[in-house]
Amino acid sequence: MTVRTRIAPSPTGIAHLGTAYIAMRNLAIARQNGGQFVIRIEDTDRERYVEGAVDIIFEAMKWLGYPYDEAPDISGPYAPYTQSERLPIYKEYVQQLIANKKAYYCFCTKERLEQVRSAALAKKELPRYDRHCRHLTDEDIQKQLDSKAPHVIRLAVPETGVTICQDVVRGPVEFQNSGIDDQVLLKSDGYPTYHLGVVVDDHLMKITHIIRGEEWLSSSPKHVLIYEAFGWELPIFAHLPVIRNKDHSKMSKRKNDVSILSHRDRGYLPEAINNFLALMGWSHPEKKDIFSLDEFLKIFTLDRITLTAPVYDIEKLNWINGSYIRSLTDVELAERLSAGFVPSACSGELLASIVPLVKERLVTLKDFDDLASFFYLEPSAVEMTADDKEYLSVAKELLASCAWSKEGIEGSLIPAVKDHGWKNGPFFAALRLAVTGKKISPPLSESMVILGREKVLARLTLKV
RNA sequence: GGCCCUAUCGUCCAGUGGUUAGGACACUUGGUUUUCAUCCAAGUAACUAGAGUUCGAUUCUCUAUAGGGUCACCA
Repeated sequence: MTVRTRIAPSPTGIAHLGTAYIAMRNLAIARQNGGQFVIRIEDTDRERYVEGAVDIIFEAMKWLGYPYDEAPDISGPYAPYTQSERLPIYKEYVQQLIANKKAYYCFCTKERLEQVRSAALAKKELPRYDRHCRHLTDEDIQKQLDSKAPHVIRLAVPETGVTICQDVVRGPVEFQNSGIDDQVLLKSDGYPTYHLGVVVDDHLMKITHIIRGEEWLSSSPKHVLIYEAFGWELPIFAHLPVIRNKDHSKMSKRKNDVSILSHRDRGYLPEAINNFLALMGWSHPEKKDIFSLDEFLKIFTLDRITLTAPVYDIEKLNWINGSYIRSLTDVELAERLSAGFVPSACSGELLASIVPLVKERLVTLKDFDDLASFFYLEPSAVEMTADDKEYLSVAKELLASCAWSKEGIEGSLIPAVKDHGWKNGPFFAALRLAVTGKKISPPLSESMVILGREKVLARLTLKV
């Protein structure tokens, strides 16, 4: 049997880092087995639907370099891959369940449901549906249907017994059926709930491995029950630990930047994001810290998964990102920077000459402008002390005539500093401040060489 | 609160029925460096608690505790 995995994101506005974390693991399992990796859009909640959100998901997947085999934008043998386009399918299958008494019509109003709920809460019982409509007579049902009464369809959960979810990373997880609610399968608007949609589609799309976040573990018995109600073979389940905020709650946009694309915009490399995500809840068998997505896809295994939920640590991501930036060639780095991180005032030629000076100083691509702006913008005025001015006038004179190279500049300035009985520290600090407008800068001599004699002297003249 | 999951340095991960419990990030210190950064070296820092099994438990079992997830006509 061909291994098929999937991710099933909802178009709610952002492509989530958690989706990438799950996606790369699904991709790996599919690839290793010569199977397919599918993206299915679960857009059955019309109230939360956000225009354009689907494209953002594809854009994020492409930026991260996850090749998918079937999806709404490229179609495939089990199309459509968007749930809102599959409504007749769910209706058809849910009828099958009704015919077999595995599901039933429920005509309860929202108001009645709310009453049942608050009554249960008041008695400190768990709020759940009281199964009021479960034993309606066929006659009653027909009458309600004839009068076009709004209704949902619910799963008839067995009242006794145990449902076991076989999870490959956790082992069997048992749930008492008596604790499971009669879940709504089909909403009154005709859309399926997640539970129906996910099971029907995973079955129809021949998904063999359901690798998803731990937040689904509690609802997995419902899914198992639905599979059993249909008489379908169960897929393999793997519930992975969710990534958390620093305060250990489930990672959320309230407390973290969870958007994949905003990481791109903040100057993170896809390689770094992938490497960082790979290290969440999993470790390289050879204990490597830095490795490519390609390598990950080849060697990822479910048995090395850690069950403890990891914390998103920006410091670690920063280190990984810097490490990838440093591993790029100068030409590659210039290309990456050109994708929106270099102001128009900086020409391609200038960029090429600056890159070697800033490469080992960049944590993110976005740091470039901060570090290099003095190359293409005049630094703002800074206060100079009397000592500084004395240093600068000497420097100016020497720089006017020395050979214009790192060696020429240093060979001229350093002996002069010594001759005056000065120290290198304060002398170069003043020069740096005058030339770059900053106390901290890329290597000064090289920077001046790039800047050109004319500009350097002009900046010194202003200060003296 | 019910149900479910989890428990090794601050963080991410190794690891074992007998180890000086290992690495990385971060942090501290030192070296290189005209600044910063890089690079190099060193250092601080952890097996949640109790009981049981065992000659011996961080490791296996149970309980407690803690953290998390989930309890919708949201996914």
